[in-house]
Amino acid sequence: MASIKDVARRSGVSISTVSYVFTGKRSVKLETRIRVFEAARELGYFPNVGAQMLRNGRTHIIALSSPIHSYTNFTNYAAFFFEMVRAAHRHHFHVLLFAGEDEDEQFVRFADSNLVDGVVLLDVAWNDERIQRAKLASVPYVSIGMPMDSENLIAVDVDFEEVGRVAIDRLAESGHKEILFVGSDQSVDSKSKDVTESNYLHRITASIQAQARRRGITVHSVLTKGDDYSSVRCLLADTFDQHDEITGMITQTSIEFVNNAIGVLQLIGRPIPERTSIVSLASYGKTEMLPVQIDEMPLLPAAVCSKAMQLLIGALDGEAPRAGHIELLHPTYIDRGSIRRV
Amino acid sequence: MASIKDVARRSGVSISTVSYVFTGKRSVKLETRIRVFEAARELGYFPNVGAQMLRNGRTHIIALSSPIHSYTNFTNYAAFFFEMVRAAHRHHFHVLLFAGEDEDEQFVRFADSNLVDGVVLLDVAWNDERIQRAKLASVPYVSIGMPMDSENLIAVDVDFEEVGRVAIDRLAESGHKEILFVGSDQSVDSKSKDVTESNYLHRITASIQAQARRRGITVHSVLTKGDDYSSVRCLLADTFDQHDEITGMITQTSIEFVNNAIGVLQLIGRPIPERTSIVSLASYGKTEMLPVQIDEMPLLPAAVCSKAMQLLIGALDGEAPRAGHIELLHPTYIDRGSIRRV
DNA sequence: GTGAAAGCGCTAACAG
DNA sequence: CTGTTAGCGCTTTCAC
Repeated sequence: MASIKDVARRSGVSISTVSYVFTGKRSVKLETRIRVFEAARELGYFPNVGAQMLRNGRTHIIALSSPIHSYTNFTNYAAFFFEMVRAAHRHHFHVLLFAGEDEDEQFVRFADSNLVDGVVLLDVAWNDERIQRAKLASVPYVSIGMPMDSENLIAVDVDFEEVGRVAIDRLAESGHKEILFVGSDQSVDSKSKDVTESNYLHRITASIQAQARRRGITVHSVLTKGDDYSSVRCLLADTFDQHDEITGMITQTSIEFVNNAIGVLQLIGRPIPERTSIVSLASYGKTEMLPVQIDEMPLLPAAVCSKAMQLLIGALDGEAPRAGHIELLHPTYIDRGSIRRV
Repeated sequence: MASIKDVARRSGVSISTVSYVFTGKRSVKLETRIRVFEAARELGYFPNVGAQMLRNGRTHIIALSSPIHSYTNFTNYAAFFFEMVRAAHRHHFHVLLFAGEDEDEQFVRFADSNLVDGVVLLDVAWNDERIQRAKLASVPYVSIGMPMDSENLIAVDVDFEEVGRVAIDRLAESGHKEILFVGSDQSVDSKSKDVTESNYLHRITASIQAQARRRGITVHSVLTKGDDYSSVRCLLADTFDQHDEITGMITQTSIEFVNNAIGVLQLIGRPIPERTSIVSLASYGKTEMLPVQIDEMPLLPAAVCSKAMQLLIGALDGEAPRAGHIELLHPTYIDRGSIRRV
């Protein structure tokens, strides 16, 4: 494995010059620079990251902490992985993946060993154990998702309070009075006895209820365990049977649920959008490929991850305050005409 | 950040002793050992990985190269991520994630920079560009999936030839003569002009055809683009309309497809398993939660990743030959009674 | 059972 | 515009 010394010798310059050629932190005569690059190429030289880490005290690696819950939606998760990697690469950072049930113990081992410059917490639950550690850690943490105890924390997320509010407003403005809210059931993590809801369902639900009360609207809430056709049929058939008065629907579910709901509602004589108005919240996936165009307020993994990375870099550079920064992203409402005046 | 020096000073021993206490490569008096650990704990000391890398020439990090194709199934993908992380952690390795479309260029930058001790290639296509690089690289590569050019390569995968063979055999032995094969459409990657099929569909298809010919069975092949209810209904209704003689079905699709197929077949008067026999290949997901129990030959992400890690470690330790090792894992047939005698 | 010291590859301060 | 050199934190050989 060729080292900087070899390159220096071969190109007839000193090692510091080679270093400066590669870091670009000092101007080097073009001719020399070319000779150095040439030599490096010939020798197959790459700077040794270990040495750089040691010297610079920076690894340019972030940890992505991704616990698996019973309700974890892998599709959404993968989207965040990919977007996080993209965001990190844009800033020349690498991503170390920590995932799974045993995630916790692994975590302890590395978090302070200077392997990573910072940590991004994915899928932060309403009361997440990791938050305690975040506050004691020697490297900056950024939480994606807002936990209950968000004091003194760097966190990014879509503003789900606003999501709920806007969803209700849209339906209310079109005259809907009786609304069905369907959330995916993820109330209890199999492992812990605590209620560790994924934070955004919690926040959306609360904000929907509050806004509905404010506008004098009735919200019927149900949770769904399965997103397959027959589960959806049972759920919706039952609900609309008991509550014929429902005209609008808000879903916070997988895209499969929505897809099946389209079919079921058609079947029970309440087609979207003619007889049922609908908006899908916190969705991710190829929504535009559904047989019926559906309004949505999507998850924004790209925006969230990008912002998370920004905040992390800021904390590393000491530009931003190292803690206590909560950034709520403005949600997007995509109007596809699935809400009709009633 | 406390260093080994600080620990040495505080515990009144030399730095080499501290080092030996942590590596365990030399016996140290119990009393001393305790003093060292105590001091380390008090100072919050963790060995600096950068320095260890520099010194040992090993980073204990592997790269996981995960390109995104148009047909990428995120659920399956995430499963491999998680299993790979688990397998790596078992061997005290970390996992650096490389994912996305721009994956390639990123890849070049790091692959030889001593950041990783080895590379695992995920979702290797039938003719995958990454294979060339694998052969020239200075660190060992392990391919998950078999590319066309598998010469001189370390690769692990389920034996999909056997999967196809067994599926046909099972149906044949129950007297089925006319079989429908449904594959997920992933024939062409949107980005490249080449046909870059995910390798296993290619291999399953070929082996099914061959075995069917051998046993005098007719296989009708179709590809599916959508796995949602209406797509599935169209596809199956059409197919069974034209080929009333079909009694058996082999799917290599998402679990959603299978779920919808159960409903559709019921609807068109060909319920599983009474009138239609079925086996699902290369599946991953909560198959046992389907409304009808379905035979399957699942993907084995845990086994595959575990074996990949083993081979990688072998290559690193120079125990195994550094190249040319192809390991095909024996598939499992899970019999749930969805194949009936005809 | 323990310590002293060389050196891994790199960066950057200092010197020219 | 370029070179010399100290030192980052660790492991390991050699010496006791």
